[in-house]
Amino acid sequence: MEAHNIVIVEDHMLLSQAISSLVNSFDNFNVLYLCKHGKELVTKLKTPKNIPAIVLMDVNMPIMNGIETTEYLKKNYPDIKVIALSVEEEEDTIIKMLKAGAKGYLLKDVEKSILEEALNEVINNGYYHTKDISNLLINTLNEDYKDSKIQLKDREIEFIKHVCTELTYKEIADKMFLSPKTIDGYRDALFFKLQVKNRIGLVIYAIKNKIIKL
Amino acid sequence: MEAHNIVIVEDHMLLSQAISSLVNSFDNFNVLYLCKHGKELVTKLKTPKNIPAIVLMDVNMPIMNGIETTEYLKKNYPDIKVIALSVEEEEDTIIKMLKAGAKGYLLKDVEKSILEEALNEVINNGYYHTKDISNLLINTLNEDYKDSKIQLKDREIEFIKHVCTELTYKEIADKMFLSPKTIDGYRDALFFKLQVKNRIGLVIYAIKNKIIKL
DNA sequence: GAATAATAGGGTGTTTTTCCTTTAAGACCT
DNA sequence: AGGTCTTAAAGGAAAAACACCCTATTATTC
Repeated sequence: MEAHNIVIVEDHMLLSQAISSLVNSFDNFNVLYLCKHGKELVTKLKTPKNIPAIVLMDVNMPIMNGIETTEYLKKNYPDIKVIALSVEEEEDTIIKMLKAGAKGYLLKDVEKSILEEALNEVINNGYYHTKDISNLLINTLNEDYKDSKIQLKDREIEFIKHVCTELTYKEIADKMFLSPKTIDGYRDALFFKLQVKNRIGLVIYAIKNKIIKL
Repeated sequence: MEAHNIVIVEDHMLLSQAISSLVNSFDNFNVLYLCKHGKELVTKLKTPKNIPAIVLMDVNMPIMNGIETTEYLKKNYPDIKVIALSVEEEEDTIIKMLKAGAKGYLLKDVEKSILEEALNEVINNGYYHTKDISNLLINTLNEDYKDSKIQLKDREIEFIKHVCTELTYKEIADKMFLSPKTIDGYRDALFFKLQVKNRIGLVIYAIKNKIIKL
């Protein structure tokens, strides 16, 4: 049995080199090369001998992140299996990665043996998921994902971004070319939708749900 | 020359195992054991043969974090050299770790070769710092650290935490057993200190400066 | 004894929030 | 083509909360 080639895409060099030596210690796997981000991988893949069986992909990277990169691979190199590797435990992120085509999602606190198991499973069965991730996905389905995640309209998002500044509602109205009264309407609708009682509640919601970044 | 013993304290098992195999690949270093957090290390050290030359210490850990653990080592095992290992680039954190007695501070995106260099330097010279960290420290000194970082009093921090909730000022006054008028005072003092215009400004400040966590 | 910090009050204008109503434009249905 | 529904956009009025003045009492500290 010949060794399967692995590529690691991860911006923290220490981690990627460390994982690399870990993977090389497994019997039937071999690290081809390391990339710091998706862009670097895309360039590398242009050379046919650089095409691996599996990519171990970090989700959060500069320049071209894990989700974009995985989507690119799905389109252009459908035979490459992607295993996501992340500290992110947020449902949203995990689901995006899986939708993008990842065959597995490992949290960075998994043990060496699980990594090896995951690599083997992906080669043999095409996918691998820890119980954690499976449970999370089931929960997600149960709570009717699309509905549970409150969907805000474009104009509401624009409004809520202004809410997170020191502008008064009157000033927000000016910026959005609307009457202050209309702004009242947006505000009250959001208070109800998001179950908050005042502007502070909106700000906290916006930050928790990453509508604004700090 | 016999190999120096290393202990790795890091909550993400994949990373710690990976770093472990990296360190073991260096000629004159040997990993004694791994710990998931400071508490585990403290217990381990009670057995004399478990005392290493160097501890590679993550900063952010559950139960007993890198800063606390490093302080403990400085007091009880002053001969153990600590090298901090973190993704955190914040001045504050770095300074706290160095004050606690760390002999080096590596960002997790360093390369394998730098890690080896750091280990050797710490054994031979007693300390190691990358240019990044040195520069950062110099900047810190230049900008007169103590003044630049606005210092909030305990009671102000307590207040600002309440500000980031949906409570009214009247309700905050009740919770803090103060008159609403005193609360006005706290608020206005913070408006001035932090150069903000209203409550939203306080909330944004609190989140940016990690006075509250979300 | 003077300076400082924490606490608190009086008065006032502005902003936010709530409640209730209205108009105009599009979508949908038959 | 006409009737019905929905939604975005607004208005009036009033109460609650917020923000901004300026002053006063204590206790601590120097």
